[in-house]
Amino acid sequence: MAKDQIQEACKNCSEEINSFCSILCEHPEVQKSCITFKKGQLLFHEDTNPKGVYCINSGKIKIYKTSLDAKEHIISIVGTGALIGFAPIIAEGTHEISAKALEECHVCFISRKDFLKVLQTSPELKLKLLKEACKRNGGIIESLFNIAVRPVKDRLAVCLLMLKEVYNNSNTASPVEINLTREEISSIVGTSAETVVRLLKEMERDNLIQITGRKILITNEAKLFKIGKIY
Amino acid sequence: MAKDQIQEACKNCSEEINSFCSILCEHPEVQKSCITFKKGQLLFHEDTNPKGVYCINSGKIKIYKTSLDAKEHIISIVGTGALIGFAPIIAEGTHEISAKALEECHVCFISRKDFLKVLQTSPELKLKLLKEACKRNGGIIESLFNIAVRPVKDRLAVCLLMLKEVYNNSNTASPVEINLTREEISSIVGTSAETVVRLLKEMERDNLIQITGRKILITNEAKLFKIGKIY
DNA sequence: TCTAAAAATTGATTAAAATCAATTTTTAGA
DNA sequence: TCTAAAAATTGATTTTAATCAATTTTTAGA
Repeated sequence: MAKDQIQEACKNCSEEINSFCSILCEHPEVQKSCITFKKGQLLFHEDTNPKGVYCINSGKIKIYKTSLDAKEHIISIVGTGALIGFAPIIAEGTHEISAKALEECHVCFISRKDFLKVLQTSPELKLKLLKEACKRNGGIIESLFNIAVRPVKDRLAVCLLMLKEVYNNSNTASPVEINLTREEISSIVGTSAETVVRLLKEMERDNLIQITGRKILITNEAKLFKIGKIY
Repeated sequence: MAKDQIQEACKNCSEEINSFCSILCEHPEVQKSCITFKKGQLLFHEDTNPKGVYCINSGKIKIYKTSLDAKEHIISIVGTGALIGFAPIIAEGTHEISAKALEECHVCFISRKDFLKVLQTSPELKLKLLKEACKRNGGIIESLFNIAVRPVKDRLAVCLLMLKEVYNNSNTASPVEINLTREEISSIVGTSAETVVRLLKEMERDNLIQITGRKILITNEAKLFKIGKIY
């Protein structure tokens, strides 16, 4: 970890009681580091040994996997409150996925050693992680199923709704605009950027969304739900 | 649970120490049931409330998901030693997946209530489940990635190798023959049965496998590994 | 504000794999 | 063993979506 990335302290990272961050950071034996990742910076790369866990305090991070021929698939996009990097520590393996900042991110880093110390002593953390892991499992299975049996358009609808949720938790009342590149959206959906462009245009024609440059605004959520067959 | 499914007791279900089954079944407060599922019988169906967990003592079970239009995707095939059904109990939701016996299966059923009782009191179980959940996560992410970015033939190679592993743990020294229908294989790979037939034939021509009726015998594992790009 | 670079868009073409429609083979029970 | 039903196989056709190749627009910095 480069020295200049480490900050004095993150002010309100433990505000939310019972969050991953507060459980970990408020533990007497934990020596955390507050790190700022700039847009495009890598938190960790797949197939490497896990150095520790990361609590996301602000910003969005993409969780993805790449193939040797540089094809990328985005598994999820996570934001404030998420804890990432723990699975390979617990499973005693290497990182299954890579994590990269999509925008400037403030993160608490807790070393593997400290994390395991808390894990041993805290039934609360164990249970919370177990619940988190089980929920994630369900989510990934859903994605796997969708990509295996459903057409691109349905998956794009699901993707847009997911993105709306992810970018929603800001406290502004303004409508959520999706501002990822077509390439990134295609890596979530599992298709090509050109196909995303064509389908988005079709959706705009059907008044499901509104496109302004790169930005996408959802205007008919109900219909998107129907296409995505989300109940 | 139909009465006639419940057996006297399963003799050696807790033989393997520290297995899920022994941790759960040997707990003083647990009242387990030993159940035999016939080939084709359902253990539980997606979207239903979880009644309890199932330790597989013998036989193979397919874990899958279906769409409204009856398209099926097999997530995994599990056998002896596996514990299934716990995720929705912990995540406090409904079953994300369905589970069906591929052959006659002997299973210990532990009710949700009993399972939660053990979970509260056993840090050992909590940690073991957490590890299991994290490992599964990695596996599903791998599948998701493969289906998102890799061609059918590569995925079929991965599938055959997976099946070899799954059907391997019998104690016989005889070579492992894969004996699923083409339809089932296609539901694992995420393709059509016809495509599976054509690719299997191609693999036979290239001396990777040997086909006898429905049965597939792997004859060149190394080459399959190469196609599947498994390290 | 200006500008090079990145991204989006569009149309044409190709490729991969699905679907359809028989036909043959295999399998699981009776 | 025999036999109906299920599954596998095969070839032809279609569909979906990828890829390719420009061109236009937008964006992120200088």
